[in-house]
Amino acid sequence: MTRKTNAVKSERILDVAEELFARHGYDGVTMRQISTGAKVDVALANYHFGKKLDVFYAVFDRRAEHLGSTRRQVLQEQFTDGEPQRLEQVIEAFLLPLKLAQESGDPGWKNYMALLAYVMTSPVWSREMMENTFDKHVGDFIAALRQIFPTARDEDLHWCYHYVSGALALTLAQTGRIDRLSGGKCLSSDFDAAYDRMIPFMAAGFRAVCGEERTPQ
Amino acid sequence: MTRKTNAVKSERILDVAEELFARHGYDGVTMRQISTGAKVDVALANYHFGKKLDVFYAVFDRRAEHLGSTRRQVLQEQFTDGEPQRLEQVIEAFLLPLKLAQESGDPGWKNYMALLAYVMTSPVWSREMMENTFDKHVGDFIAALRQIFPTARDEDLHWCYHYVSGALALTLAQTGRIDRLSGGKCLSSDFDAAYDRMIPFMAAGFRAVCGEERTPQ
DNA sequence: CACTATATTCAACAAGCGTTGAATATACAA
DNA sequence: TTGTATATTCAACGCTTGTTGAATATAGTG
Repeated sequence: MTRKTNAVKSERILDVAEELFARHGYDGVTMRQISTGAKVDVALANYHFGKKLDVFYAVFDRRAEHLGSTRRQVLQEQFTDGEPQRLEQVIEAFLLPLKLAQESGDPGWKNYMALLAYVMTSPVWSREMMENTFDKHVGDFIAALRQIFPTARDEDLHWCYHYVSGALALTLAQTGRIDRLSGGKCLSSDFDAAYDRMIPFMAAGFRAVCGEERTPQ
Repeated sequence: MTRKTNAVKSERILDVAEELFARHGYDGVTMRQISTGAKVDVALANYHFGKKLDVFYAVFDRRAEHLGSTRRQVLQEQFTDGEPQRLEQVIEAFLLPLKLAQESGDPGWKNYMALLAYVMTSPVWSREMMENTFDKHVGDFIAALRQIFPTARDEDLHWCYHYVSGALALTLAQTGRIDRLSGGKCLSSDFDAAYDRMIPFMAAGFRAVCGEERTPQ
């Protein structure tokens, strides 16, 4: 029971922090906003996680591991036969874990993805937080692309990945801008629409830039 | 002379604020950091621009107008004959003002572009600051794309623009991540490399998603 | 029950925050 | 020169920030 109550309150703190950090950034959130939202005393977050920065890390790490392991799993399943798949499949494998998390029913994932976008696009946090977490999986992804485009230059491959990454980040951020620009015909919250179109779009982009494609036998 | 001294100090405040806001976001910067960096008293920024939020607006507006007018100009030049151009030309026209500003020699533009990326990817600022400035030009851009893809669905057009916008935002942010991932073969600071590849990449993406292309006569 | 470890709240601290009114410096006009 | 408007600094205000040590509550163990 003690662990249960503990878990409830400390996770509630992380939930609230996740939502606030995703929307307002690290400096735009106070410990008191977090504790008020979680309906606990302001000192409790410090007790459980340490300093404010550690709360931020705890929020980031909580779901990063899950996302990383499913991403690893999906990539592994794709390449069990040791042969590269079609380009579309590789891109889909890269996006799938995010889509699955989105469909999991846990509304916290939506906030986490906005947080991820915030970290990815920040010059300060990108270095500090991506380096030891998501950057590893990117290496696998690039390696898979390299099998598909054996003659491509490294620069082309990385810049193309950069475009995928940027488009993805803006999608995850859910700024609501596309809702406005499209007059409501597109919705930031509609991850399916964004993902489904991304695959053919990015695949065509890669083919236009990265040269000859090795077709799977 | 009085106007000159005035201009020097108040613009120095904006320069420093621009750099700091771009890197740390609105809440990550204090008035004292700005005034210290600009080597003026902390009260001077308030005197010239008002409250902290007004300093932020002043920084954003200072270069927004210039960027908007050149973007309008480039688009106008492209369509003087009333006929749509090739897809690549439209995309290039969209990116050109940023490339030109980058090449202008004013190092402040580099900071401004990171600030733009920060605003674009923030759920809070995107609405407040893009709506009355850059969103207008996007309408022109979409209209040009519409001429090229007469049968495309609005949703496809807007999602494709969304991908361009995201890739662009991550480029402008200059997070340094691609430097790391590529082992130094790509540089965040190398806008030319990013822009040049973006044009064929995005053009191919549009063609893959937006259906039949109307060829210019 | 008593004992202990954990969880939570309470109260308060020093430091930093944005902002302001008054004082001073500077530049220009007459 | 004197007068005046602008520019800049000075000093301080009330408020909020993150953090902490002590006090209290809660739960598990014997």
